[in-house]
Amino acid sequence: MTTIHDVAKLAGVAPITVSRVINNSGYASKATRKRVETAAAELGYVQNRLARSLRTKRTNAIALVLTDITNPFFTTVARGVEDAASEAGYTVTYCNTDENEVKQQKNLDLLIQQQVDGILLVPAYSSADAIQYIQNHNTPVVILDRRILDAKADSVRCDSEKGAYELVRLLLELGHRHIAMLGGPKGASTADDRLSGYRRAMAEAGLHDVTHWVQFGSFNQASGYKMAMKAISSTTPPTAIFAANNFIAIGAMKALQNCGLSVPEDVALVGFDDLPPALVTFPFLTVASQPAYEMAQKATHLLLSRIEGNGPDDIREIILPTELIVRRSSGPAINGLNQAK
Amino acid sequence: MTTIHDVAKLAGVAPITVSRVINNSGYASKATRKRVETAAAELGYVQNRLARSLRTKRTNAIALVLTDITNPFFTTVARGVEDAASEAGYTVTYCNTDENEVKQQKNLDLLIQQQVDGILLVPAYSSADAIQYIQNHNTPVVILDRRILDAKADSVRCDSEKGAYELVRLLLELGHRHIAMLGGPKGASTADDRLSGYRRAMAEAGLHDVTHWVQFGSFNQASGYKMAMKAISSTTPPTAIFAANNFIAIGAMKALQNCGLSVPEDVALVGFDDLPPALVTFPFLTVASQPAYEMAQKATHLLLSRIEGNGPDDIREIILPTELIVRRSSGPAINGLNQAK
DNA sequence: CTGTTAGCGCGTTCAG
DNA sequence: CTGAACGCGCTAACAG
Repeated sequence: MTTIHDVAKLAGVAPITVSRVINNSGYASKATRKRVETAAAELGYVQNRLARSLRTKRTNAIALVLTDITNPFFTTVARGVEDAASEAGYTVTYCNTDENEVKQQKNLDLLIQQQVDGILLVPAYSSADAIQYIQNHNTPVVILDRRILDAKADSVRCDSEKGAYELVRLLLELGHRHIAMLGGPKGASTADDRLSGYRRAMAEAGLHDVTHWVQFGSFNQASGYKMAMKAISSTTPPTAIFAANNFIAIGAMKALQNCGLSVPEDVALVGFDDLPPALVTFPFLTVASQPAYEMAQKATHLLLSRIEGNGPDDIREIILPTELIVRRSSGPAINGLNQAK
Repeated sequence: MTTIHDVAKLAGVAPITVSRVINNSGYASKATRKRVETAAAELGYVQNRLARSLRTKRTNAIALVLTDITNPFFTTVARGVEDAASEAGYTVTYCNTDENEVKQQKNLDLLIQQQVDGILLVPAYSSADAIQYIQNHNTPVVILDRRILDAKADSVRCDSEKGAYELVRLLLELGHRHIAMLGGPKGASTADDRLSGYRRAMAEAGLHDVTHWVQFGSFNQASGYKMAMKAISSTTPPTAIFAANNFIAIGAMKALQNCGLSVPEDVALVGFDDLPPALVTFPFLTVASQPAYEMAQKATHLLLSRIEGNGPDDIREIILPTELIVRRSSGPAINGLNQAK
């Protein structure tokens, strides 16, 4: 490995001068600059950022801690983060938590040891502990996608409550009253908020007791399948289903198909999260779409501003609107006949 | 920031003793070990891996350089890499190259500066330069997904040629003779190999001149759409289409739909790469599926073995088979009438 | 515009 | 089993 000393010797200058040329910091005459550059090129010198970071206390690396990169929503988030970060000269390290508290803590430890300049966290659970922990180590953190009460940190997310409200409103306006909610894990704020939105819309329609219609599960297809099966095999099956995320919706679609029910003819279906257009041949699901890429970029910018110390004193909370995209799966208005009871 | 010095002072030992306890290296009596551990816990000490890495010349970080994390194939790869890496105590940094040579080089530079212990590279172009460059800096590298001639590095990929061959064979056996190939970018080995497989199958069927049927494009939906449009609007349109990857296939589906053609009734369609089951409601496309997760894990293990210095002397090349999954899009055998000419 | 000195936090080396 | 000295490669602070 060649160091600035080697370059310095070859160029006939002091190491610090090499450092200044490389980093474009401080003055350097055209002549010495030239000499240093040639020497560096000749030796194939590359800076050791470990040493640099140790000295400057900056790594120019941020971390993205999310639940599962396999979900296209988070893939888009990852892409948004990387684009914004790399434009600003930062690299991105990412880790999956699988909604698992222990895994999240393990990852956070590692990241702090690595001295990342900042962390974008999609919290696996709703307590402020993890945020506190990160901040105790003087690392800026931005909460992404989910809500954490009492956390003194910037956050960026979508308005899950309103998105859910709009979806359920749509179903109500189409004449549905028996609307099942296939929910996410209790405790994940996105799951909670979507349930709240559902409840608000239902209550406004005079449907106050929805316990029969609500289920909790996980944000994956298997869970969606299971919950849908349970819903449609109940004594009063739903005429419409609201799935709390994309995977749950897909699982529900499969369950309905397996039971010989068609969407939207037999059961209407709406869901949270759109799939990227590149992945879908014939968009079919009515959804509340979240601007994942934009969200990620905004969050990254917030984080970077904290890192560079030019953020405001108070906490920023950015809540982006979801977009209601009506497609075939929600179906047309239904007549009274469909509404058993 | 608390350092081993602080811990040492509190525990009444020398810094080096703290180091030994933390890393479980060298001897330490039960008593001092205990004292050090309590002191560390009390101060909330976390190791500074920057300093450690500078000293040990190991970062326990590997990098995954791929073309686009947005493609579910690569998402699965990313997940495979991270699972394998984190199990072995390594973190993963990733970057997208967007099939762009300049971007790739920029990323590689950064990674080498960061002293990553190894690099998993999905090469954006087919020359061995990048590999050479990485190796010149004494960094182990494993070539992932694509083929590079003359590269002296381990590699893991799927058998694109054979996968393509099987898909086209299937179409031929169903009676198709007019089979269009919607290809990837010239130079990407996966694109080249899939074309070779197509050619081989066609030649075996006595179809030696296929220039009319072959197009080159990009691995994205827009390109698939464009190529499909061109193919079906030609004077002798195809009765079947082979798409060189998942995005191209989806683009082709859209084009066919827009032209009022149905799959497989009017045109049969097969493609490379399956979509993860979690993303698809009703699997429809006949595909050659690549074991992305397994591939990623194997590649990571190869890389780690190089890093830890217990790999064999000679280069390893792992070529995994693709799986032919026949679904509806390839259609039934066609009768002579469909085969114009 | 350039150089000297010192030290970031840690682990290797060698000595007890 | 424990410690002292040193240096990994770099840059901040100060001097000239």
